[in-house]
Amino acid sequence: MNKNIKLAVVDDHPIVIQGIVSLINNLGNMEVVGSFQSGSELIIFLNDHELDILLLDIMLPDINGIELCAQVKKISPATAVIAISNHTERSIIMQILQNGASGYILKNASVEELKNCIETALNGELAFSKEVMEIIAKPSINDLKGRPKFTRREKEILRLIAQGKTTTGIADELFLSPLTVETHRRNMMQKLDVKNSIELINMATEQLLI
Amino acid sequence: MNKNIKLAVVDDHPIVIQGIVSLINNLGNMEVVGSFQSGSELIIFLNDHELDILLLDIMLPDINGIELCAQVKKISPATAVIAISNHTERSIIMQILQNGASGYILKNASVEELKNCIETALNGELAFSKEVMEIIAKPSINDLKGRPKFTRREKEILRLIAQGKTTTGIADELFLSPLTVETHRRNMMQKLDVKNSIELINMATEQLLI
DNA sequence: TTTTTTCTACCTGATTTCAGGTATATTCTG
DNA sequence: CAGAATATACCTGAAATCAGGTAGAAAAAA
Repeated sequence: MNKNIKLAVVDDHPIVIQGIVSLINNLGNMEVVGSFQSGSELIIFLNDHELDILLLDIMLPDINGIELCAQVKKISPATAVIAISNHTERSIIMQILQNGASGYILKNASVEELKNCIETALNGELAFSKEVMEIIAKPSINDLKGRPKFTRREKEILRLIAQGKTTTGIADELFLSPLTVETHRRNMMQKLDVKNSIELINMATEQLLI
Repeated sequence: MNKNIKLAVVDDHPIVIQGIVSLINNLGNMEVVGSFQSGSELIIFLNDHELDILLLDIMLPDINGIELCAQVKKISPATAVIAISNHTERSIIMQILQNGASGYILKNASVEELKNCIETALNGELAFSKEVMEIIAKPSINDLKGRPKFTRREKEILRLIAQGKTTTGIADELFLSPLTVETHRRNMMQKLDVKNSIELINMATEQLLI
């Protein structure tokens, strides 16, 4: 087995970082060369450091981890990215794999699983924790739909809808006609193929496009 | 400072447990005598073990951490419970303190803060991480409302509402009249003093009573 | 066994959302 | 610049939700 494998962690919870660092140190054959609580910190680091493995929490304060993954692979294609997340939605897993990730594990994975995944990823294979494998195994119809995008305005309105505001309330707040707000709402519902606002919020949250 | 302080952790993320354990071991004056991924495991352990400090994630798979805290204090009043959570809602913090917790820290607290809080709690004082102190500092009107409770049936219906199901859909599923479902919905909205379903879901989620 | 809570169901009317459109001005992009 | 995408606004009618009630049966608590 190789020595001096360079690893970094991005997670906004210091305690999690502590856990991973102590875990890696116990392994002996790799070292944690950096740990960050935000995506921007990581990017700065990446520009003048090499990295073999990156453990990446996809729920970060400053940036969507899925996009961050793509950026990382662009800067440093040789780095194997393993996503660490609480999200069990198949679409999210698929998205980040499409963006070049080498693996995906859930936060409730055992320490053993994490170890195994790191090793698997180092071998150039795709690495998943048990639960993730099950999720991947059962394909869903929704994945065929393709992922729609929301415009800036749509997102803005969606956020207000998610707060429980009414159409007229939103219209007042944004100085729009209620009809406009309605149109945006309906366009979003159409994009996600849902039939009411609550489903819209749920689906958008699932797909991290809120 | 005392030696052999007995500490336990409950968190459904093994990696977090790993982090806390390694942290505690570094401190040297206390030991982790147990770590659990669910509330029920903890309760079993508590029945024949002593414990000075319990670090308790309030988001557990099997039980609401707020209620678990009360159970713990009943079984072992001498144990200081420090809640660890992602929830920044003042009402949740207040609830768990009322149930006997000695502290509350957010998961994004630094390792230093966690250390300090453990020590503070050991001294019998209330311990909070920085961010939590800020939250506590600004009292909100809502806290005066008192916390309503939902009946089993109400919760059941609320969960279906939260899935985006329509009143008639829910009625079909539960073999009820749509009017009944409506009544439950409206009763819940009245209890939480909100004016539409989305607010209902948000508020209920915030207060962990879904 | 009373009393209270919970679950059930209904009435009426106002408001909001949903679903099918159309359409124009602006902004972004190739 | 031309075309595409976005943001804006409107029409109509159906469906669902919201808001104010009342009320009886069943279950739980006192």
